[in-house]
Amino acid sequence: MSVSYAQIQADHPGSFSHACPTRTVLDHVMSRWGVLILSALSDGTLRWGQLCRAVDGISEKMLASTLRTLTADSLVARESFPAVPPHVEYRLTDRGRELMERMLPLLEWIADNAEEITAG
Amino acid sequence: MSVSYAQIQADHPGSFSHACPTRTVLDHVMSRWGVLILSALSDGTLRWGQLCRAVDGISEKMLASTLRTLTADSLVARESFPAVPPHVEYRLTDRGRELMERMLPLLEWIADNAEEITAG
DNA sequence: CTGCATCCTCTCGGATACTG
DNA sequence: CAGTATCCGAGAGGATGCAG
Repeated sequence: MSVSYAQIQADHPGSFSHACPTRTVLDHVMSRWGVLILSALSDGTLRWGQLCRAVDGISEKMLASTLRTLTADSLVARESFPAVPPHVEYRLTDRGRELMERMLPLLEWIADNAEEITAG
Repeated sequence: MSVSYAQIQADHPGSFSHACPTRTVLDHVMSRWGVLILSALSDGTLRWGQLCRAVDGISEKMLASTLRTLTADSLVARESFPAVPPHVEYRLTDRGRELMERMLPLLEWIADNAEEITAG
C-alpha cells in the first residue's frame, strides 16, 4: 500500500493545519536554502567555507541563519575545534539523514524533469 | 543502491547551481503553499472553494497565484465547466502525480517527527 | 462560485563592513 | 577561517472590495 495524503492526515489529526508544528518544519526544511544545505551535507561533513562554495549563490548571512535553524531542529550538528585558525564542521544528525533519505528521491525527480517543466 | 546527492549531480552536471532550472522548480514545488495545494489535490479533484477550505489559512490571492504557477508548470490541470454559477475543477496531471509519489513519503516523515523537532 | 485588482505590511534575503 | 552587525530593497503574502 502506497502512502496517501488522506492516510497521513488520518494518522495525524490536524496535521498541516495552520498552527501545526508540521507547518514550521515544512518552512524550515523546504526553505529556499534549507534544502540545498541539507543536500550538500548529505554527502558528508563540510566546513563553513566548503558549504559556502557548495551551495551556489548563498550569502554568508543566509548560510549562518539557515544553519542556526537547522541546528536548532537537530537536523544538523555543529562541531567546533578550538584552533587557530578556527575550524568548524557541520554534518547531518541521524534525524537529518532520515529526512534526506526521503528528500533525495524527490530531488532526483526534479533534476530529471526541471528542464522540461520550465520549458513548458 | 540508494540515491545520493553526489550521484544526482554527477548525472546532471550543473544541477542546483544558481541559474539552473532546478532552482526554479524547487521554488515552485517547495513553496509554502505549493506543497499544501499539491498535497490536497493528491487525494483527487477539488473545486476552488474546496481547495480554499482544504488548505488551512491560505488567502484567495495566494491560492490563485500558486495555482497559476503550478498550472503553468503542468503539475496541475484546470478544467472549467461553463455554467451559472461557475464550476471549476483542479486536479493533478500525470507529472504532478509522479512528483507527489516522491513527496508524500517526505510529508509522512515530517508528520511523524514534527512535534519532536519543534519541541527540541 | 470563481476569481482579479488594489493597497499595505512585514519578512526574506542581498550587500557591505567589521571582529575574534 | 568563521562568523556578526547593520542597512536597505524587493517581493511574499494578508485584507478588502469588486467583477463575470
